[in-house]
Amino acid sequence: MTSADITGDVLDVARSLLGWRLRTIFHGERAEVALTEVEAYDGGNDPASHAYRGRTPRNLVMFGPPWHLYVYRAYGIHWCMNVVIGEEGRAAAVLLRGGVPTMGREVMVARRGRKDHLTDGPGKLCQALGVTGEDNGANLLGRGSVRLLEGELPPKIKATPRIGISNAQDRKWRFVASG
DNA sequence: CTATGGATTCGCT
DNA sequence: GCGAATCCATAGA
Repeated sequence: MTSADITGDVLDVARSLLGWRLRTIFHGERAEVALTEVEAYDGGNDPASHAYRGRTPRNLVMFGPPWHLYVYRAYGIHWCMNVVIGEEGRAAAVLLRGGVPTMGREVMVARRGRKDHLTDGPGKLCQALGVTGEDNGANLLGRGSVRLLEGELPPKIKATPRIGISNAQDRKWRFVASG
C-alpha cells in the first residue's frame, strides 16, 4: 500500500464522520450534535498536524489507539477536539469543527451564554458540549462521558482547504456538509 | 530559563 | 473587517 493510499484512508474516515453524532453526558446533562464540519490531519506526514514533529506530552494521545479524543487548548482560550484515526503510532486525527444541535439545546445555550452560534466552530463546539482538557484521551466508543455514534452521511459534501493553518494549504482536507 | 505564536472567538466599527 | 484576550507547549540559548 502506498503512502497516498494510507492518506486516503484518513480522508475517507474524516468524510464519513459527517452526519455522525457526538454526545456528551456530564452531571446527567445530555447534549448531542450531528457533525457538519471536520478536518483531516495526517500525523507525521502532515506539516499542519500537531504530531508532525513527533511525539510530545501534549500530542501523546494522537499516537495511541484510534477512536480516542485528543483535546488541546488554542489561543489560550478555547478548547478544540480531535478523533484519533488509524492504527496506533500513526497519529492521524480528525478535528471536529462544527455541527448542529440534536439534543440538549438548553444545556448548550446555558454553557455558551447565548442562543445562536452554539456549535458552528471548534471552540464553540467544545464549549457547548462541555468538553475540556479533562476529557483528553477519552474513549469515544465506550461508556464514558463523551461518545461517538454512527449517523447518516449528508447528501452533499464539500472539500475545501483547512482553516487557520499556515502550512499545506493546498490540501483540501476540510469537509463540510451541505444540502 | 525566556520567548514565541497558535487547528479561535467576540465585540466593536 | 480588525484586533484584543489569554495560556501553555515547544524551541532555542
